[in-house]
Amino acid sequence: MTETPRKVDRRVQRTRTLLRDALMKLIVERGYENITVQDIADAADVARATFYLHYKDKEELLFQSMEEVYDALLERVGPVRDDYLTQEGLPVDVIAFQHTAEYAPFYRVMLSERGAAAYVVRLRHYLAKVLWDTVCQKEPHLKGSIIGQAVMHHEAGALIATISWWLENEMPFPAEDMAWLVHNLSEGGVLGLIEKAPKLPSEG
Amino acid sequence: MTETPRKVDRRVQRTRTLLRDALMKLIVERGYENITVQDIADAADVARATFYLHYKDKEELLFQSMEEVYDALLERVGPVRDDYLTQEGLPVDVIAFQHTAEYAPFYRVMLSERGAAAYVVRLRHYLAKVLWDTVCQKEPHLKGSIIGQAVMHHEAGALIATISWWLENEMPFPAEDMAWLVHNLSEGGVLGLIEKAPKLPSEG
DNA sequence: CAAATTCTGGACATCATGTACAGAAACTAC
DNA sequence: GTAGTTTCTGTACATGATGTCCAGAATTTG
Repeated sequence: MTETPRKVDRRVQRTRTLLRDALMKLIVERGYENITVQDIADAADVARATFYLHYKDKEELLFQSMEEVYDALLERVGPVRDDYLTQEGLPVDVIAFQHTAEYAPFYRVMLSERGAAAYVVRLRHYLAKVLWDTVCQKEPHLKGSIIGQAVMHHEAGALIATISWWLENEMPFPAEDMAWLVHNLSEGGVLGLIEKAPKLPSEG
Repeated sequence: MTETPRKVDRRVQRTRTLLRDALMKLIVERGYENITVQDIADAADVARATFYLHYKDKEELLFQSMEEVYDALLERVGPVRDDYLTQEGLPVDVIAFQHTAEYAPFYRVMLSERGAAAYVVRLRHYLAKVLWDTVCQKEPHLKGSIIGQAVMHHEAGALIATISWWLENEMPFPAEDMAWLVHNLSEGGVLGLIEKAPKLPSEG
């Protein structure tokens, strides 16, 4: 994706990292909306003008950081096998909950009332796409299915909501149990549904 | 709840309605975040100072309006029967999608990147509670189940996400079909799950 | 070292917020 | 209708955030 020409000035790299870390820290401390660009610059120990040299606003900083984190995560997990397990034999749901636990303070805010609407929407779209790609890899004949897309968003929203509930309730169960729960609630999924009824009622 | 002493000055009622309508209109026009209190006052043809006489900020106005709308909806639908249908014999999912369709322009914004995080979170909690109350009414023995709560949030999140997808894709199917889809994806739900496995793996 | 790039810190115009207040307007009760 | 109360208005003000600009200092690259 970001084919950086390998020529990134060290100052630039440093500044961006400082700003990203500062944003993450501040989100946890005071919620996304209550952060100003000045706050971020201060926390990063950087001039406010420098911030605008790199990002249009804090939202752009958030989204770029978001992309970095998820690209790295996807990279680390590697391709998903045909049995829907990772290379290490872990269900993808478990990965999701483990990742959440790792950054719990961050997600606890971002998925709460103090988070950002755009973030959650993008997360859902991102998840839905990853899920869909995974399913279509194994069942290529589903590629064009519009209902399949709807089902993926259904699953993605369900997962995010369950994660939110988990965080809101001090994570009363381990990640593996939560993954098990979500997995069992989604049993069937697109495949089960399409097998059961390949068309919606109004489609005959 | 709001035991208004029936002594609401007509001016107050009028102002509040004007402000509420103005907010709704502006949300559709330019997204929630881009609205200022001045905008709302202007659109409502009311002095800005008057706004602050009634609400702390636009968020308070939004939430009060939200409560009004959903209380009215719940009132109109009436109690849910033991077969999970409304008094008119409609599945609750259908009500949800019909209501969405009625206020489509509003939800299209509020459930998008231009919406409000707090709104969606509250909506999920509201839905989860309504669902849980409905289930517990029929199956009182589930009352204390912590997993039951998780499942309700799972379902609520799934419903909201499916609605979001529906709106984002120009509502390609009628409300009834969408309700059918969601219903079939949730088959089993808490009941099915608890029957299948009353305890999480780690609980023995 | 020299040239190029980035960072700094201060300034500036603009705009939104929240509060205050005095007078005008509208409402309620009688 | 009038009196008394409450609400609305218009304006003003202090505060703080935004986005842009610039000249000089600092750092990096070759």
